Amino acid sequence: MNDFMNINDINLKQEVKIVFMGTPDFAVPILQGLIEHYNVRAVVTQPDKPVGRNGKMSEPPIKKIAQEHTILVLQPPKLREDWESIIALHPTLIITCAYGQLLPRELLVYPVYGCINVHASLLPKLRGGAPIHHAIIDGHKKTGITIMHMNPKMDQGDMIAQAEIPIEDTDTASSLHDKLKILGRDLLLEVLPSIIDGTAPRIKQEESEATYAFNITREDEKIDFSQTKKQVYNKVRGLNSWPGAYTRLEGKVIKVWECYMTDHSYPNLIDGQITQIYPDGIGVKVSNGEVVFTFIQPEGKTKMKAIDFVNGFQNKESLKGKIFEA
RNA sequence: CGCGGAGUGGAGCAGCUUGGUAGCUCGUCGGGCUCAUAACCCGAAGGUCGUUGGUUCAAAUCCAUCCUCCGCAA
Repeated sequence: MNDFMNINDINLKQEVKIVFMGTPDFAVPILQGLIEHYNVRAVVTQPDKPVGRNGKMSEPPIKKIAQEHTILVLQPPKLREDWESIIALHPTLIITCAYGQLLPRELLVYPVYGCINVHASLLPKLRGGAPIHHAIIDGHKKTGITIMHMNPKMDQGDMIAQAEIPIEDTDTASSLHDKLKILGRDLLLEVLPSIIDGTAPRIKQEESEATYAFNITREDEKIDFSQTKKQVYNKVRGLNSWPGAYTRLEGKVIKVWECYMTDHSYPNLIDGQITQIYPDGIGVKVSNGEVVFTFIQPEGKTKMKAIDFVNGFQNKESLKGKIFEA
């Protein structure tokens, strides 16, 4: 802290006026890391939204962090119309992470050090809003973080750096999310000096290899039992712990939070049909075998072990042969 | 006032319509059987039925109120 190099370094960082734009929990470590090492002039996040059954207003996690550090918070409903208030802060660097709105061209061209995005995939794979979920659902073996320059198109700007991590068979969207948000913070802090001093590379994305990971829809959450057991398993863990994969039993929504695959096969049963009740769950026939639901959530109920759900029935055997179908 | 479901021993449920001694499947504990077991048999503990008030001879059950949890929709 006392030698000249470090002091110069700190001064350089102080000159960089960062505006951070992000919204959900995923962006929190990144904002915290920036606050710790740089001069964050303001935070831009999505407006508070009514959430839940009572319409309580909820603040984005990022807003809470910013307020704890008494950093100015802006919440423009439409950035395309309100971008001038951000220009007025004269940022020299804009960093975004899961902000939720595309940046208008006026903002993209303003900061001298550019507009940098932290994206949770290995671009050009999985461009879009739900890269973590889709990485698991699509059965990828690895994923990672890409630090990139932004352009007017979603996740298509030139790349600066990437870091990858393996996706374990036991990973869920939640566990992967937690790993990636730390990785994202670390990689950003690592490359930021090179961005500021102009030595960072600009790597074009290979357009022909691009894939997309759009936001999860209700349809995406539905379990398709005509898929393979691996696909069903991936969907269940890829949507855990939010928003959850679901199916229906006799018209009632059942969310499936955890399941595992077996080596049994039931060529005579229908896809989605209950094969048998195991000591730890409910066996269900899928195209190429069987999965066992172990942790579920019936409509209107809290999450419970599948076996507890089974114990609620007067006649457990009557469950056998029933069919899950969305 | 967005729609809806639910609060009953440690867990998941039934009972509520047609008020009248708290039940089922599990778990736990003890014992038995077995080479053995997530199996089977016998037995036990454990609940002021979410809160408060009301109706009644009598309320888990009917009425009102409040609290809490959750699904859908946004």
